[in-house]
Amino acid sequence: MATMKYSRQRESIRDFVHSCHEHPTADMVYAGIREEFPNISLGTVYRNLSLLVELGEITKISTDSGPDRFDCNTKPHSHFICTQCQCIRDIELPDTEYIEKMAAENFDGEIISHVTTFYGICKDCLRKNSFKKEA
Amino acid sequence: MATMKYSRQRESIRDFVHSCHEHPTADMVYAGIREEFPNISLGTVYRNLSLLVELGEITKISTDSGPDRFDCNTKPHSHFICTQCQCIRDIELPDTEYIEKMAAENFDGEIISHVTTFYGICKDCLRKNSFKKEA
DNA sequence: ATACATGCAAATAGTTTGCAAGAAG
DNA sequence: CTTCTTGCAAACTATTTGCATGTAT
Repeated sequence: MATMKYSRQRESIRDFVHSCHEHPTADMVYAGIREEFPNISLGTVYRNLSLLVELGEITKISTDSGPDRFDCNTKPHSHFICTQCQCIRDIELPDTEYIEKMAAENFDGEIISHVTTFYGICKDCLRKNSFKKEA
Repeated sequence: MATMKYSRQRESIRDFVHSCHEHPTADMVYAGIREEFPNISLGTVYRNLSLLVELGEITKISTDSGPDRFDCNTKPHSHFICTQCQCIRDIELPDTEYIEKMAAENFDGEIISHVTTFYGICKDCLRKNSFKKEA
């Protein structure tokens, strides 16, 4: 990593992600930034998003299918992914450290980190589904 | 899902995955099957792998970067992914159910499943690294 | 002035799909 | 003979990269 210069585009991308709580995709960021910088390219968005991830200012969430998502919350936490609408919500879990210790007990090798992701149906989809059944 | 016909290719793909304990990628399966069916196409491999996943005979593992991997072990277990060589190892964890209960307590919505993945350096890479340092 | 950042377009990786021909029931 | 499966190639999605130009320091 060489020295970094200021860029208005990067500033705007950082602000967008930090104020967006929907765990946006690169495309969503692109669409958002285009309102301010109509000529910005998707390549620039991708380049800056990975840069911000490297700097630890945002976080990348890989999903099973579909594009990566980005998270302004850099504190340790888990994610819930709705299998119906693909929305992602944060979940706070108390004391998740000991899971690594438990795993380490039956494992040869050095465990450095772990990620837990939950799947299910979000509140909004549950509500929509119950409307459908009533009809 | 309509009725399914027998195919020698599918049979071979199933056998290959069930006897391969390295969590192969679609490409690795393709390469393996080609020894028996030199004309098989990658499309057929992909089609059959997803079919076998749907049938619950094998499991798909999505990774942060790089291709999906396939697992003959359909019993609930976790994975360790080596961030150096990308190898995947199974990890057995006792009682992982209560994590979902814990998560459900602070969450509006229906949690149906969860996946925990561990990251670190596998035994083999640790050994290789220590050789390098000595040199 | 120099080095980093941008926009654009082309390239890449992984996977999916349409279609005509082939095999299974 | 009808339906499912195959091989092939083209399409597609998400992301990365090369390069000439632009901007920050």
